Amino acid sequence: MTKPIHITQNCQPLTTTQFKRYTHQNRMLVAVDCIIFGFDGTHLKLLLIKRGFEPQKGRWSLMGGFVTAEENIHQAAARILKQLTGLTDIYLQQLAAFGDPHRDPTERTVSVAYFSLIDINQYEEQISHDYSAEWFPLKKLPSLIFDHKEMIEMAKEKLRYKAAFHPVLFELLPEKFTIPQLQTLYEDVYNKILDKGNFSRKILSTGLLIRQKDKEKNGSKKGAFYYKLDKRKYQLKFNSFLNFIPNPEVQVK
Amino acid sequence: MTKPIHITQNCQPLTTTQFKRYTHQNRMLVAVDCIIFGFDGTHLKLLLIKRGFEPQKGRWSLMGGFVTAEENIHQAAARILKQLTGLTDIYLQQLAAFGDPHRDPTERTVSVAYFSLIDINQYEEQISHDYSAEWFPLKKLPSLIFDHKEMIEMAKEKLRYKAAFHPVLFELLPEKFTIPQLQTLYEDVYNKILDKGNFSRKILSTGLLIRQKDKEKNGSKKGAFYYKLDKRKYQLKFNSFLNFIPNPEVQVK
DNA sequence: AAAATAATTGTCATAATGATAAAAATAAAT
DNA sequence: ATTTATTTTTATCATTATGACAATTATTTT
Repeated sequence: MTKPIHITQNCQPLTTTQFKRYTHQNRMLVAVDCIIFGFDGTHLKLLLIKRGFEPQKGRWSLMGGFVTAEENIHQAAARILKQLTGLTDIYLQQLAAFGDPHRDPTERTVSVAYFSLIDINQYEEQISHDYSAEWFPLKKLPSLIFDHKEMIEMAKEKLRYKAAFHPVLFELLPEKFTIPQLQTLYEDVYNKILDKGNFSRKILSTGLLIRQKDKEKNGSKKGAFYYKLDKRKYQLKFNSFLNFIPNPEVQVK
Repeated sequence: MTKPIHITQNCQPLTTTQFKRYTHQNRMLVAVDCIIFGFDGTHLKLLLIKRGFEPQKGRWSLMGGFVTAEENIHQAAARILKQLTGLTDIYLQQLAAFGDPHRDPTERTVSVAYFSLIDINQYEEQISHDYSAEWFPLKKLPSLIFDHKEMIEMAKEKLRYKAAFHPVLFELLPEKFTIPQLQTLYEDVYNKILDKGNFSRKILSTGLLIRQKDKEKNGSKKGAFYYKLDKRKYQLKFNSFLNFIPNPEVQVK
């Protein structure tokens, strides 16, 4: 075992006048990158931008930016997200900090990744056209800069995990939606075909859905009832949602 | 809606000779703080240190340190953890990045919190005495510096969540343990009394435990069989563990 | 030897789940 | 106008998981 290093060794703040800064320490940039999910009715998609500055100018990238002196990290993420989508008050959750010393070859930068779920239609109304942004299906992502691919993989994993225990996927749908539409979303997220009878029973048993009078008539002959989310119950039951994908891993004897 | 700001505005790297650094950006310290859980057979505990330098010298704090230029964040956390406990290869998971602009009044510091689970006995053997470290029961934590209380609350929450779906709590136990000991641990984590018959059935049904020949005889007259964890199955089934705490939240009508 | 204690195993009613089928609504085809 | 095809919605049933609780077992203490 190596001799323990005294934590005080490199940490003394300057003591000349006041405690101002820690000495002998390495300062670095802190950035945020946003993994923005949307659902077009058939497939999950990711909103990417074409990077407008060097290095790696012209390549595809997550939307990101640096954390400024006055804001906290979450605020930075919300700001960046609004810059691109024009949207506020959307689902936005910290994913993880990525800090490989050379992840950005320009300069040491720690990036805190956030993932967000937006209603793709809302976005179309609000979109800023300054970033040559484009939606990519998850299965057809372009080559990405730095460690953005890794961030996305982690975000997909996290979304699957989260959605198995919390009703987050509603964040991706418009205000009115049908049960078959919801099922398609779940099937795409988990890449798994679900039984419609059982899906319907399970989702209705949560009591989260309010049936509307009208039907969606494009998708089928019979037409499917529209539903709205009961916002109050959504809040209350967020942490006690059902297991939609029970034991997704292999069975071991 | 505010006019979108071009991301290029403040991000051009210097272009004089080579791309070297991003201009006009704010650099800051990046630290890690470790939330170290242990279990003494009765209660969950946290390992805290008495801060040895200003500011806030002498107050209780999580073990932490700055991320250096050469290492990534996880490596920094592992290094810090080893400094205090002497242990390597222990359960260590990133929790979240905390980045309030004034969380450390000395200087802007983003801290990435990690939580770790260690076998308290192993620790006793390896401990470094350089930090005046002490175990505190979760319910009797002292006042802590900065936002460390908040980090701990989040870590507790995360541990509960994680342990409901993954067999992580075994990381807190010694190699040989009994089912009643395991139950006590679960009861303390969830602050909830469990039925011993049902607990036993459920934990044995996972197939993760290997019964030993000998018994633990201090706790009771009958004595309880020792068990060991089946490491192979532990790895394989880590993601398909049971729900030990089904629907922990309130029911809403 | 009996009593006390805690571990372990067992029983049973209820709820949740997956597989499958039936019923209902409607557009398109005949 | 009636039948056919399609998709939604509801229903059935066997199997399993769960919680509540009871019985049995092993051991120490009285």
